[in-house]
Amino acid sequence: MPSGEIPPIVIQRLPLYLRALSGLESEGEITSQELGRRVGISSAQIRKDLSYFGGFGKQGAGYEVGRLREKLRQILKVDREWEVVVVGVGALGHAIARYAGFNNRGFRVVAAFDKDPRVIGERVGEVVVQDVAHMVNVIKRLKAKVAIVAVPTSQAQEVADALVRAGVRAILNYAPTNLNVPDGVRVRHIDPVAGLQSMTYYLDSE
Amino acid sequence: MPSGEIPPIVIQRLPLYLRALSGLESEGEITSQELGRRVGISSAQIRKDLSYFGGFGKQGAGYEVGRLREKLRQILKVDREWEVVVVGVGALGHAIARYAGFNNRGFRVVAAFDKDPRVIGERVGEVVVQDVAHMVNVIKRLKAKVAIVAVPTSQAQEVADALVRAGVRAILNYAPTNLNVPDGVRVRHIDPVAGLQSMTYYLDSE
DNA sequence: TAGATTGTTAATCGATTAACAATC
DNA sequence: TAGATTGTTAATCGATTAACAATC
Repeated sequence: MPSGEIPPIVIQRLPLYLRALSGLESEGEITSQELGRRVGISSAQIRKDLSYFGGFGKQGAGYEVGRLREKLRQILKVDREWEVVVVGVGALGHAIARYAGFNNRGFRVVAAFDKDPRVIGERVGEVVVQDVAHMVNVIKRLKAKVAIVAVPTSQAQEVADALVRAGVRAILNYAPTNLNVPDGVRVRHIDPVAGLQSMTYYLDSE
Repeated sequence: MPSGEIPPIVIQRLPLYLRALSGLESEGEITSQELGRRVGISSAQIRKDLSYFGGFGKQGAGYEVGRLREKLRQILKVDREWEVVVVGVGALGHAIARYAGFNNRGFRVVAAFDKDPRVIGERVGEVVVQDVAHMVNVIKRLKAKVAIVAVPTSQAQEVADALVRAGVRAILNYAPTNLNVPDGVRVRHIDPVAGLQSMTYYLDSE
């Protein structure tokens, strides 16, 4: 299985393929055309993307659903469970920590941190909120590599710095701001308002 | 001001520029290089993106922060307040309906819908949750063009169909599934797990 | 004027699509 | 075998970057 030379944009599409396959029966086959229709991507694109990892289709038939799903899980390394920590347990952090959608997709929330004494000690989902002052040590002990940031914008960068110091290598950032991190650490941004703003551009002005 | 022929990827970057400018004093100037540093994009890219809409920089000096911010708000049509409806008021929908981050960025939640009788009637943020059975009529009356979908995957497509019938033209979808909509309707997806999965690819196995 | 940065063109780079031989 | 779809190459398309004349 290759790595490194795969275009990042291909890697970002694989979760969409996996997501579409997860809603299907494991038995039977699916063609690149049908999968493309389901994810809104051309069949040529899908065949090309998958071919980076070797051929797991059958000419004339398509791809075995169960087999392709397992392959994608292996490639994305979600054939295991990654321990995730959540930083910031306001309304949004609450929803994240309790979000059932992580299960079965490779992730489990194992710790949550906040600095507000009114939240510390509270049980949220499977975990009890801890003082952010202990965050770096706790994460080091857990050896968690994945974190979700849901603190106010003003604190996002310092939280990110602390996470990096603690050994975190993948950050999902809900704060509407860019984060500077060293090489080897990855960041993805979730900004619903940016998504909305890129759509209003196309709307008629009333 | 042109439109139509602007690459969609340019439109998707404008909110990031606007976001970065919003954290700055209105007075004074910013160079494409400094703005690029803040959003993590090359200065050439920023100058090229902005030039699609005419030159609002000053050679030798940079861009006036306040002026550029206003221009971007006009281009993205967020120099007004769009009325947004939220469909699905579970844990996630709750957080969305109460999210303060919409204010000042062009959006205001004006209605929320759910089918669960235990949630209908409950006050969330500024609104009272209504029965989804009334959704299409209420949206038509409000003339809302923007909606946020936070229902379970199994109901996402039928909710989207109803939103389109009600006249909604921009959908922000939190359900981890693709949505099929007719031309003229736009969809953006928020899938935190897909974001996480595209990062674990790069992590060492254990 | 001298210095600096924009706006824009041309060159480069990368991603998508089309097409078809290979093959199940 | 006949029919269908993959895997892959080449062509096309689009996006980013480099470079510099224009100009504040």
